[in-house]
Amino acid sequence: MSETHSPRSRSTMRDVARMAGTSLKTVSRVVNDEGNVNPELAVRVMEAVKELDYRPNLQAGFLRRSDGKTQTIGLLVENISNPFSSALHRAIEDVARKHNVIVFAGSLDEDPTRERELTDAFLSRRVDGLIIVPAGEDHSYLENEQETGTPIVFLDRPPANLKADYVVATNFDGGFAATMHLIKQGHRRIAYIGDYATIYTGAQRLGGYKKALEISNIPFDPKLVLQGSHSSSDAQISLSGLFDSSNPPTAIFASQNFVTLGAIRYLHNRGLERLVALVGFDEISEADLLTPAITLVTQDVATMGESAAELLFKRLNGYEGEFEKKVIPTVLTPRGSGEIAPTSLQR
Amino acid sequence: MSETHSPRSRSTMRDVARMAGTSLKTVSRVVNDEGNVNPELAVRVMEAVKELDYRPNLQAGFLRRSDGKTQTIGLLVENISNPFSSALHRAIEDVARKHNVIVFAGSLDEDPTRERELTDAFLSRRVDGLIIVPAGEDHSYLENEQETGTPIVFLDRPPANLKADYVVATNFDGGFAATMHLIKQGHRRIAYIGDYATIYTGAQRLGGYKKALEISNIPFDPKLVLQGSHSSSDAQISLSGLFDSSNPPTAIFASQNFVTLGAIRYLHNRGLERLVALVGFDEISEADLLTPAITLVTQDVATMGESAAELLFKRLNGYEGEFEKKVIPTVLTPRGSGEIAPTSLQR
DNA sequence: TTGAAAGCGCTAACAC
DNA sequence: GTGTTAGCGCTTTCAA
Repeated sequence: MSETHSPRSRSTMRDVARMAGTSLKTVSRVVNDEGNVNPELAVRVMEAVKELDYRPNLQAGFLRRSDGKTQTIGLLVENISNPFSSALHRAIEDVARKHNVIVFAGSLDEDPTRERELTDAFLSRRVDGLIIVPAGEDHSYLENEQETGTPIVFLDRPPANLKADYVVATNFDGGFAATMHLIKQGHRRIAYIGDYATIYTGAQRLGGYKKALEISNIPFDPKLVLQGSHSSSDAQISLSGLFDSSNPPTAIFASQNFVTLGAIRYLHNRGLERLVALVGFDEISEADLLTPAITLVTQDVATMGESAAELLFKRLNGYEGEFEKKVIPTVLTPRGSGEIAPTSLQR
Repeated sequence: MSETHSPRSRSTMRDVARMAGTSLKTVSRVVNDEGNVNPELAVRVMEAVKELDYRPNLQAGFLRRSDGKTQTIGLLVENISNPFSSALHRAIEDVARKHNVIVFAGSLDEDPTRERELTDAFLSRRVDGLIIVPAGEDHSYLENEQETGTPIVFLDRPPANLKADYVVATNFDGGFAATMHLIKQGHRRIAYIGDYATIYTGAQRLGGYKKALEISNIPFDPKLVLQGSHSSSDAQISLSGLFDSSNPPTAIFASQNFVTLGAIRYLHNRGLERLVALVGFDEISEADLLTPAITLVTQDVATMGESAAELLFKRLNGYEGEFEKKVIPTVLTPRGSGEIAPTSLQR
């Protein structure tokens, strides 16, 4: 009855028991639907629960419970607001939801320190498992955690110095397909533009690019490889340097979504969008609306997220077999920008 | 030494104490940096921590700790993979991170039932606070939780039947500005196309649209109002019906991002993009690259998320003043599509 | 500076 | 069916 300004305290199982005139354990049985409770008593308990607005403290239960599960998982991605990351997140959420599990999510911004801090924050709160799009290049620090019963699945990029389940797309093949597509249109001076050189996916896509040149007997020209763009504007600046050179490329393979947008912006600003061929990597929501429409190599992001979550829950449900590697195919969709024939821009 | 297949158990503070030859409490002091520990003993403890790869169980600590904080908040949005939601998420994450707090996130898909389930899941795990982009129309069920010390901030839409802090954009003004902009170009038959009619933001934007017509002495024509589109393709279908009618509009106000994309697609497919004016609401990443570029009313999503998080942490830090309402302005940026003069499409 | 004891809210184990 | 007791891993309290 006393109405102080400080918040009322939350009611506990004990309060419910007192109000219903029974014991703690009986309340526990009713709340957890264990059965073996006299229906009338159960009704009294449920009334007390309602009356006191009782909400079980799962944290406390997890502490004692034999399986020790918190019904919680942690997701670490590059940047939660990037469409690739958030599509993964949604796919994972949907699987987790079926298992009555909720998801912590955080952004790493390609920072290995942040990766360790966040895994630590999640693990200290005893998440049941972790799905990681890694930023770091050494995951041995997770070994003990893994052995101690916390499954960890790597997504988009494989683990380093650690054996674990992982899911990746066919990045090499995608880069190869993109480049071959341009070569088939007659291009021989094809620029590659990508994110930080250290990122696994970029390295793979660049590998595919090189392979395509090689089997087509086109000499590899390092001047045509622009790495280190982490935003649309970085990409525009890099391209501008390249196109101002004496021997500009006739086509561009942009190996990531932001970089592809940068390339589109650069070409539009210079009025080159119908003269220079472009194949991008990753989804761009308005690819079909641009003029010309953008030829893209895309990943099945939903399947990637779903597969990772399924691998995780398989382990959570007791599976103890060999670690698995799932490879999700990429697809090239011609839409116009990739089908432009070579035009010399030399003066 | 015994290597069984079942996972090793995690080491606890007690294990560390035993190894370091001291008591539980001393380990606690070292781990929590409380000071008043003999430096040599502290070193022994830290060595044991390392050796055993000890990781404190924050859950257990929170149970006993006087403030009862889990350093955890919950975020409920419409759909975590939608760019608006994920931009909010990122802004909130950044504020939370400064406070050493991690974020649970989940999607409601405009489903009030899901709203209750998820708040329940978060609350049962004792999040310190909640930020909600609500799907439901009655939030009185949260009143007890709020009184019991869990701050709740509403975002993008106000709470119903509950007093709480909230952050919204100037949706009405944005809708008004968009419509006035079209009227100033000479349009009098302006279509409104939006999401579910029940969504607060849509209703506000529609209100602004009506107001603009009213003060311009343009009669309101309900046939020009298309609601219920929840995807790009829904919007295309609705518009197609309207434009096939005997007296089609000369301009469109699309009140949401997916709907705007649908409108763009519709106009492009029909070759009408230079004949029918269009003003959209919300950010579209390639608005500047389309032909014509898209005139948009945009919200400052990052500021919205940040403000909501700041309101939450202010309460978490003990503030007990009146509930606040923060209103974040919207901005109209003319880019081309909104500056097309009326063209009669009647035959 | 250190440690022993109590207890957070709950479930497990075992009585009655 | 029902209740009692112990204890999950930690922090708090208080005594030494």
